[in-house]
Amino acid sequence: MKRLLQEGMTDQTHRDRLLTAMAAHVLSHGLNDASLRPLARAAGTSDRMLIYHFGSKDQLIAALLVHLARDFEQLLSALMTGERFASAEEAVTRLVAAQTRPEVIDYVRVWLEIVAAAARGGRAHRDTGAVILAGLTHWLADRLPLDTAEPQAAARAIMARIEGELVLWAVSDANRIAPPGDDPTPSSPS
Amino acid sequence: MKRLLQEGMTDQTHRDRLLTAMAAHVLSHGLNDASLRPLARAAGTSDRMLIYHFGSKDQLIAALLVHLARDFEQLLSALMTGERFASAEEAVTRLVAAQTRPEVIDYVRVWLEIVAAAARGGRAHRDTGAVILAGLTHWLADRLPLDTAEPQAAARAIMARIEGELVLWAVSDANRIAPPGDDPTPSSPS
DNA sequence: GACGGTCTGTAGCGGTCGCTACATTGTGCC
DNA sequence: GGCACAATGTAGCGACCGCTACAGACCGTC
Repeated sequence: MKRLLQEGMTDQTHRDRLLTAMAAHVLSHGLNDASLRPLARAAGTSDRMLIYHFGSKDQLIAALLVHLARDFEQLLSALMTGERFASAEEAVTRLVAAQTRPEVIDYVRVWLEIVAAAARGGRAHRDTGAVILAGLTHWLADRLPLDTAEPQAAARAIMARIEGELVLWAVSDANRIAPPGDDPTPSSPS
Repeated sequence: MKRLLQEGMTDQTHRDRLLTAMAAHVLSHGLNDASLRPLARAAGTSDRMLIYHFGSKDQLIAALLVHLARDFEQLLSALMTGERFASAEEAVTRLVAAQTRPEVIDYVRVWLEIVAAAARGGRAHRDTGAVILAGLTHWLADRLPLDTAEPQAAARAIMARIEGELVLWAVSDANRIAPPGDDPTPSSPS
């Protein structure tokens, strides 16, 4: 198969296949230990080739964040079928419920990692986070009751409540799906 | 200088001094690259001694989280002087304002890292996060208007809104240092 | 002065990190 | 066929990781 290469565009298909495999790895293992060699193993290639395809680890992570963001939005909007919400309360309840479903929860975990990195100043993370948040807010504004005054502002407020519920979920209901290796109780500090 | 050792208590003071120095380092550099050697450098000792005093890195981090939690609560409650809030709205506004102050913001950054780690399943992080959150919620419940029905539930809801606002802050306003001209409050672009 | 604890410095272990050098293979084009 | 170049494998770099071995310094007790 032949390929027209121009101006740094290497191989869209192969690149996407790599990204999909790496995204799966990140979803189950987290962003923090997303090092080149494990990612390469997950994608069936070598760290050498990842650098070849993406230029550097930073660029790889940036591409990975974009990929994850798209998947997350598609997954979430596929879960929320098309009617309007009856109220802000309903939007909060249903969106939190959707995001704590097993097939979405890993994206939320990564999302929280992105948030933390964004707060710490990571440019790529903040950019991706802003895009995701803006997309969700816009999507939500379009589904608020028709009589909503200032739907954008209302949607932003609802998003804040949702994100807050996710934070609370993270530190309290740490119900994990089935991670094989949990800590076998290291000795407790004083 | 000599030191009286009693009751198996090795050296509370020295330990605390180390923790304070390391906490400062974590506050400015983040939890993710809190490796032994940089922490030791920040505390004026060696990685060898950190392991000696804390047993392992995990136990060190756990102790560090407790230390940071205490500092955070003290700092925050010192900022919010003692009257009751007039309304939930005021509580949200004032607590978000307090937590985005320069002297508190680093704690929020670390807090978001703790949240992300807790969501990923980190035991120590989840425990510390739960303690911090419970403490804040209780503190807040005691300052809600006297006619509040179910102050604990109300406080929880307010905490969710606050945490949500912090998440939104992280991906939008955090650390705007100098990127090319964009306005700091993009409430509704387009 | 010898002993047995607490504390500390030096050196190093095996391993992983992001990344690179170099050589080789495959492929399209003339 | 012969060339240019993308794609890939192997090997390795220097730095850092958590942690340990070992030897000593310090100190109260006898």
